[in-house]
Amino acid sequence: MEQFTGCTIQSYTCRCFELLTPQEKELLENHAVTVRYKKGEMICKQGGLASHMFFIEKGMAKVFLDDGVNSLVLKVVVAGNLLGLSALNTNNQTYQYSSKTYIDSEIKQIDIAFFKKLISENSAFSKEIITILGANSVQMNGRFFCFTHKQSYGRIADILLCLADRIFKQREFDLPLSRKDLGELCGMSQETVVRMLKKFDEEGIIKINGKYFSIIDYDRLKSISEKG
Amino acid sequence: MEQFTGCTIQSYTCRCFELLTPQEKELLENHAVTVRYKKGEMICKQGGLASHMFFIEKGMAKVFLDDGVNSLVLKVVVAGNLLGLSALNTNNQTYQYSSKTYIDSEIKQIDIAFFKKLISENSAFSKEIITILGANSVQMNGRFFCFTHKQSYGRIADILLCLADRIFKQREFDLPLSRKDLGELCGMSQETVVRMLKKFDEEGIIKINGKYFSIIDYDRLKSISEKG
DNA sequence: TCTATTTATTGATACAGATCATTAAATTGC
DNA sequence: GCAATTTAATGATCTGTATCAATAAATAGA
Repeated sequence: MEQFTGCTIQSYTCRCFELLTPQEKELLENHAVTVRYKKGEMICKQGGLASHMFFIEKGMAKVFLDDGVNSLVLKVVVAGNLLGLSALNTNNQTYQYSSKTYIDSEIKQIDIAFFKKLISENSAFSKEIITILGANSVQMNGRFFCFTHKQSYGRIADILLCLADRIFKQREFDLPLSRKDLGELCGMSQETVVRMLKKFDEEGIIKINGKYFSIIDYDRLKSISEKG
Repeated sequence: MEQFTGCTIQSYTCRCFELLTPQEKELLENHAVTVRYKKGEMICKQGGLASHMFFIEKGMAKVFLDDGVNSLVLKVVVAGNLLGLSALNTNNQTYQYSSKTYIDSEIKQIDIAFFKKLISENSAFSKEIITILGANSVQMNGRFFCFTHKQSYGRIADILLCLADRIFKQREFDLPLSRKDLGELCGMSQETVVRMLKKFDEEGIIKINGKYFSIIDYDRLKSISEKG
């Protein structure tokens, strides 16, 4: 039976701009600017007017919802991905979520009207956008499933695997997130994060030194992730 | 500050077929059949080959994930809505979720290759699909937020309001779902559903008689939904 | 370099809601 | 119309994880 993971990292590297004609590519440059963001800066704000699509060129950001009391990280977006697609909804001129950089990043801001024009005029491009939206919703659904049916150690295992496999692409990494960030990412309190990590460390599944993580027993972690 | 609801009912009535040319509409009829489903029948199965898009003409269905142990209802789809859009992902030829009817339904099955052709050839149509996908993801995100940050009574209140406002369009209705179905819909055990409903009944917020529900104090329910 | 502030860790406590067990009520099938 | 089965209701118990509280460690600022 199918397994779901709470992995939040956009697995799909967007190749939509390759599908543009040379003219369109040129026009794109006239309707876009690349902006440098410092760690922790807001990229877009839930409820704010949606003026741009974003394309992450370098860096890493979180996309999250916030009702003033609680926060839910929907996904993590890394280089090579678009951000803000759900604002393409023609009925809705505002961003439906907020986004903040986790680390210093370079992000291309693309005028949303121009982006919509590309969609209208280039069917390969719009098809690609549909594919991305579909893949994204599948991923979000998996994450939703994990959050509602896995316990905290399963979700932490998910995230650790996800970080190792998809972001750092190695089993040791220096994580630029606080325990609080990790908690939000896994949908639990920071205290629970600390306790779970400690337990994994004590059992020899991982080795932690501050923000330096080493995955020792990958298979065990995988099994914890799967069994929830 | 923005509020999120766990409402799962597709609020967006799909008008994508209105955007087709007369020829396309005719072709559509050659690539689609309308099928009658009985209550509880499977419309599509997670992991199965995605051969069709579905359009609900009459009835009501749930879209859900299942890993063999647990089940998560992602959304409820009613007449006027498309089902299966995330299978448009070109990399993925399989359904990423299952769907079952809640009541007897009539559903149009549209050949997926033809559907993709429409997307390629009619930009107004593909734009509409993008809008629907975006709106859907916004709705799913709201539901995700509620499931992770609201307590059970808040989620039950959400669903009751959602049923009254969006499905039955009145404050008294005969609900064709079991307590177990309701539990899956709200992400809690059936026992908890029963207890919460009883409490709402005792407090005079709603009146229950078997499967017949009356919302007495709408505002109170709204406030419970908002405060979580 | 030293202080101030933020972040991480650990412990104690509380509670929402799952699970298990049982009985009651409602459907279904013959 | 009656037995068989499913669904609903209620109670008792148990547990995962949040929350609160208090240090400890690390980082940043002057």
